[in-house]
Amino acid sequence: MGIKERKEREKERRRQQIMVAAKRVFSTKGFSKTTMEDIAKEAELSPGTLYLYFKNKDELYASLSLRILQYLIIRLEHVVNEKISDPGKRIQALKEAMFDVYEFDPMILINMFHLQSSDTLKNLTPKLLDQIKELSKRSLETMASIFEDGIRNGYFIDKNPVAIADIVWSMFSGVILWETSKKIINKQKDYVKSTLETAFEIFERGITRNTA
Amino acid sequence: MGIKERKEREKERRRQQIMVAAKRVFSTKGFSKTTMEDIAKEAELSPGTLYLYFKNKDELYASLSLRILQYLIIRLEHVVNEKISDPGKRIQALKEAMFDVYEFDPMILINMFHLQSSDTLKNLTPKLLDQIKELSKRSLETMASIFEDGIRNGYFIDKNPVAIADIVWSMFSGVILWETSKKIINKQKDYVKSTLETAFEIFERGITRNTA
Amino acid sequence: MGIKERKEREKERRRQQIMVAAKRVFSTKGFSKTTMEDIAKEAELSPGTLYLYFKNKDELYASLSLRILQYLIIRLEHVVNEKISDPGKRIQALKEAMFDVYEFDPMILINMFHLQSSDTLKNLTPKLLDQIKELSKRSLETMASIFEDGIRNGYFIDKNPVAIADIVWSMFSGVILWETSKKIINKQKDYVKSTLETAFEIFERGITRNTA
Amino acid sequence: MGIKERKEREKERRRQQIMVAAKRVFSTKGFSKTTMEDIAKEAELSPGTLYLYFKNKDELYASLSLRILQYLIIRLEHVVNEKISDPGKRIQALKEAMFDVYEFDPMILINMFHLQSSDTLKNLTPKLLDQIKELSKRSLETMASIFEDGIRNGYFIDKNPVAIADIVWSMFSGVILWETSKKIINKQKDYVKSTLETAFEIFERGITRNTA
DNA sequence: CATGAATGAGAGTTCATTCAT
DNA sequence: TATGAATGAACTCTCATTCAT
Repeated sequence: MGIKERKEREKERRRQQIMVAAKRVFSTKGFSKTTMEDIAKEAELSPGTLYLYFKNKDELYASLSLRILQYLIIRLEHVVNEKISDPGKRIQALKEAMFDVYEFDPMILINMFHLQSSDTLKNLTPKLLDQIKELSKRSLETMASIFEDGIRNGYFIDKNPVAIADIVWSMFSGVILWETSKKIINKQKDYVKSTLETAFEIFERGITRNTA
Repeated sequence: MGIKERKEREKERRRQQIMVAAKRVFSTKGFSKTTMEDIAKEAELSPGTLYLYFKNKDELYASLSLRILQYLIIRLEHVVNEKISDPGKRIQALKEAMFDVYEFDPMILINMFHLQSSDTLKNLTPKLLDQIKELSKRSLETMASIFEDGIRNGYFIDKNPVAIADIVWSMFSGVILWETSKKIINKQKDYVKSTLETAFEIFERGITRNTA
Repeated sequence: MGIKERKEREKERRRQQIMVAAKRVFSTKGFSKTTMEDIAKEAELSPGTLYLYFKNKDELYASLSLRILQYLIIRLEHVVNEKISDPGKRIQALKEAMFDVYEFDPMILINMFHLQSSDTLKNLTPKLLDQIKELSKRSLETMASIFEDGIRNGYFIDKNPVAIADIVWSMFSGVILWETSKKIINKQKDYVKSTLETAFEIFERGITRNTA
Repeated sequence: MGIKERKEREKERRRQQIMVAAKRVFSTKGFSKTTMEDIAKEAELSPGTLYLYFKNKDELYASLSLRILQYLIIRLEHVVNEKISDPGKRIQALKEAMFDVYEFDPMILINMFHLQSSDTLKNLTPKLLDQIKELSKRSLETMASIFEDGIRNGYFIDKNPVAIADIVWSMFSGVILWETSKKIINKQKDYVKSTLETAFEIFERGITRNTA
């Protein structure tokens, strides 16, 4: 019993070690230019070993998204559980949570956005794909629950809360991708934070009922 | 002379022929899994011929974006030139223009969004990169000019019009990427149109001054 | 009659035009890195036209050797015909002739040396190969005749004159290849001339009988 | 440890195995017509494996030269160390050493001569290029030291010993290239040995002071 | 005779993945 | 479990050559 558990824990630790290494390399070189050997070197393991823990490169790549999605959920649930009564403040808290997620690991988050609607998705183990779907769903539902409250209170306009959550998520990913893109192309300053700020402000005004 | 012009036209037609083929294949197989030979076969040409018209795979890929950006600009400038006085109606027109662009060629638009902030950008001919930058800039500026008017009239809230344009663009790309992603993952219905609809509605509310 | 001749002449002029262009490009980029298109551009012709005058790239390349061999023969025969009686002076004249040939076009001469014993030779038209053989033979024989005289006079040691000619030729090509090589590798000064000078001096001493 | 050493040895053996195969194929087909796949097949390995041991085709090719240069140095140093007092006999020993090197592997030696002053040199790893330069330098210096002795003793004429060494090397390579060339073109007998014999004889006479 | 667009075979090289140790 | 050498399919891209005009 104890032995089995320890093995389990060690296996999990090894997985983490590889993911940390992968994250570093993917962040530096981008997905397609990263080789399994790069990752193996970074993890101080041999290429073959990676395959003991991950089915293939895509799977390893996608696994990274899981972690950030998990972190997102934690932060979102925290916002929900804080039980802030003022819906405006809740939106603020939501914004902060999302920005934290971005700052937690910008590259991985961007990679995850790229993962969306790319061929990579089709090569994943059903199991992994399910996990991603499940986590995405929970994130969106958690977000939606915030809006649901506000709608029920008559504070927000009456729209499908899931649709609103989709829009927030879209806006969030859109701003990050676009601002990062501009930063790279034009070698300009990083406007992610300020643009997100404005975007959320407009969004909040947009869903808040006019209290005559 | 007639001869020169005809050659010119034929050359352009060939380019188009290749781009059409490329579009089809990229859409089906995704960028990284598409080989130049695939495209050549689709275009009923030999692989070598592609290189007479496009420097390399990346360049061919990116060229597809140019066309849609050009179409976007045409539509946006049309909105500006229509001289609609009601800012709310202008936002509606903007929304319709963007949705038209999406419908013009969804896959290519999505590919273009993917192009943003990917390594591919770094491999392009400076010339092509400049073209893309230039077209992007013009699109955004055109959009911004719409908001500028509304702000000057006191109809929209006082935010940097370029930042607002960035947000609209982000929202647009974010919604399309995310809804497409959901569609693929969950094999569900296509909500792009309805989500864009709601997003624009919220956005409009968000930037419109409360007229007490 | 006149027409035919003019055509002939024009054809020959075109050949020369191509060879001049080819020489320039081969000299700059080296044989394997030179493309037929490079040469066509330099000659202000289209690639296809080159094939009207030369069977293929190898053939064009080898043709260049013909010209320099012809020039060599002219110079050598001149030395023979000058009827210098002093064999020592004839060796000096020989040396000068060869150095002139080197200076006439170093790159082409070097390329010709490379041509020797390489695969290129095997791809040539029998006709061209015969021409090269013939010219080489004549060069060597001309050289040999110089030594023959000296041997007959008892001025030179009694060795097969053809063998001596082979040695002079080998020494000549060896020095040029090796000094050029050193120049490239070590980016050092050009010692071709001074080394040839010394080599000929030693050679002359070596074949001259000790006149007790 | 034993294991590490064995691995080391096996790795070296693999390198040798590849070089032997490469030598065979290069000799048969010539450098440019030899493909990496040819070599891989000859070595009974896969193409990819070659790249584990050699950076690229040029590098593999050039590596072959290293071995023969090393052999040359060994033979030359042996001549120097024999401490033969008679300079004439030393020249004989030198000649024999060089002829041995030729016989050790004629094709590779010829390839090495071709390598000199060809574009291939420019594509090599700096490291490999340095090795070649270093070995060449040592060979020439060792040769030069033989002449230096003779000059100091007043036995040889007073010329820069390094220049003399260059001339010997040039003569050696020149004779081999030229005789091989003649052999191929005219399908005649192999005169390398006898021509080298005569060349050295003339050379010896040429640098030896007349002892009145 | 001249063109130059098109060809298409084939090259060198990479790298995710496997498997004997 | 971990290794890392070996694999070999697959890739992009080049270029000598052809041929319809």
